[in-house]
Amino acid sequence: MNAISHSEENYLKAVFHLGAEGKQAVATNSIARSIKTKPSSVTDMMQRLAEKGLVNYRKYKGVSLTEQGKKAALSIIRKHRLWEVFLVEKLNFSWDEVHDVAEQLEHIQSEKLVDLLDEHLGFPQYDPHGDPIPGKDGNYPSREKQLLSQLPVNSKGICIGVKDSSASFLKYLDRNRISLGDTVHLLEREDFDNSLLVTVADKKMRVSHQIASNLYLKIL
Amino acid sequence: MNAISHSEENYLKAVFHLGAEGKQAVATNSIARSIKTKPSSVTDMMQRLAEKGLVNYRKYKGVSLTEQGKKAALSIIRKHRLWEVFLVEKLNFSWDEVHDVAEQLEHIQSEKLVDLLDEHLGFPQYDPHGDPIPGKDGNYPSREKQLLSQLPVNSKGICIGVKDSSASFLKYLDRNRISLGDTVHLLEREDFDNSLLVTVADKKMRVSHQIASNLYLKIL
DNA sequence: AAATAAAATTAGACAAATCTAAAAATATGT
DNA sequence: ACATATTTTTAGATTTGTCTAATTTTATTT
Repeated sequence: MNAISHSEENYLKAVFHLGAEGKQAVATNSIARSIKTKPSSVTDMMQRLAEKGLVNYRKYKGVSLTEQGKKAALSIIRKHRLWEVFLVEKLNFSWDEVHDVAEQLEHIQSEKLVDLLDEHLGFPQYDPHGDPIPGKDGNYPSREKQLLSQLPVNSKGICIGVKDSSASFLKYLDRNRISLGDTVHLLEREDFDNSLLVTVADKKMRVSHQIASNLYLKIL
Repeated sequence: MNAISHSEENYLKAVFHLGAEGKQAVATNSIARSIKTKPSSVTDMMQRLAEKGLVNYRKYKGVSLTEQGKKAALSIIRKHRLWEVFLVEKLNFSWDEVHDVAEQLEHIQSEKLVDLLDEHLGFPQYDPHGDPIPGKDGNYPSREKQLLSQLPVNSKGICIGVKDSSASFLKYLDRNRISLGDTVHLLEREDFDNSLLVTVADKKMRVSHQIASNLYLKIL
C-alpha cells in the first residue's frame, strides 16, 4: 500500500549494509554516521519504518530489518548495482565514478525498467566492484570471499571485490594495475608491518596491510 | 549557486511548454492544470522562482521564463528526450510507455552522465515522438512543422511528431501503422466533418479531424 | 556501586512543498 | 457600466524530513 519514500529507501539500505555482518541489531549512531545525518533523525525515521513494518525497533536496543524490509532493501541494491554495470559497461564510466550517480538512479521506480535493463546488460551476476547483484525474486547470492590480509602464505585467489570502495582506494588499484579477475599469489608476509609480497596477474609487488585488508579474494 | 529542486524543475518545464506557442505570459491556472496541482501552489512557486531570477512574474499578470530560466528548462528537456531515446532504442520500450519513466530520469544530476548518454546514443537529433533534442549548449532547433489538419488538399509531408502524446493516441497510431518518417499525402477533405482522405506510406486511409489536428508534418 | 561518559531519545523549531478556504483583482455578459 | 463569474492571490494548516538542545537510558571507569 504505502509507498516507500526516497529517504526511507536510503535508511533501509543503510540498515541492510550495516546489519549484513551477522550482527543482531544495528546501532542508531552507526546509521547516522553512514548516511551523514544526526542520531535524532535516525530515531525519528526508525519509528516511522517500524510503524510501516519494515524494521524491528526497540528503544535503545537498535534495529534490524523485517522480512518485508529486507526485500525492499534488496530491491534497491539490485537497482543500484545494475545501474553501476550499465554506467561502466555501456557508458564507459570508470569504476570509481559510478557510485554517486547510481545512488540517484537506484530510486527510479519502474519494474519494467529494471527488468529490461537487466536483460539489456545480459543478466550480470556481479557489479563492477565485484559485489553480487540480488535477483528479481529477492535471492542474494552470498559469496565465499576472504580478505587478502587473512590468507595464509602461499595461497592463491582471484580478486573479486573491495571492502573500502572510496575513490582514493579505487584509484590506487587502477594506478597499480590491479583489476577484478586478476589472479593473486601470496608469496610472503613481513612480520614487522604485516605487509605482503604478492604477484598480481604475474607482476610481483609489495602491498601494505591496509591495502590487503580491503581486497576480497575468491580462494583457489 | 542555489540548486534548482526537483519540484522547481517541473514548474520550469511546464512554463516552457505552455509558453512555447509564442504567447507572452503563461497563466497560473494553465500551469496548475498541466502539472496537476492547485493554483495557490503555483503562485507560491512562481514567487520563489522569481526570487531566484528564473521567471518574470507580476501579480495577476502571469509568468514567462528569464534567459536563465529558459536555459534551465532546456537542460531538463534535453535530459528527458535523451532518456526517451535510450528507453526506446536500447531497452525496447514502446513509445507510449516512456514518458513516465523519462519524467523521473530527467532529474538525475550528472553532467557527465548526460554527455556520455548522448554519445552512447549517437548524438540523436529527435526523440521517439519526433520532438527535437536541445543541444548541450542550449540551442533549440525549432522546426518548421505543421499540423496535418491545417494543410491544403493535395500537399505532401513527412510525419515528424505528435501534439497529443497520450498513450491512447500513440496506441491508435501504432494500430494503424502510422510511424515517424512516413510520407503522408493529403488527397481530399470532407467538408461535413473535416475528416481527411490520405495515403500514409502508400496505404490509403481516412482519418478524423481529431487525429489530423494532432499529427505534425514537415511539408515537402 | 557511585560517578562519569557515551549513546539514544524527546521536544521543539524550521524549510520545502503542498493543500483548503477566504479575499482580492480581473474579465465577461447583458 | 454594473453585476456576476472567473482567475489569482493570501492566510493558515499539514506532511516530510531535517536540525539543535535538553533529557533519559545504557555502558564504562575507578
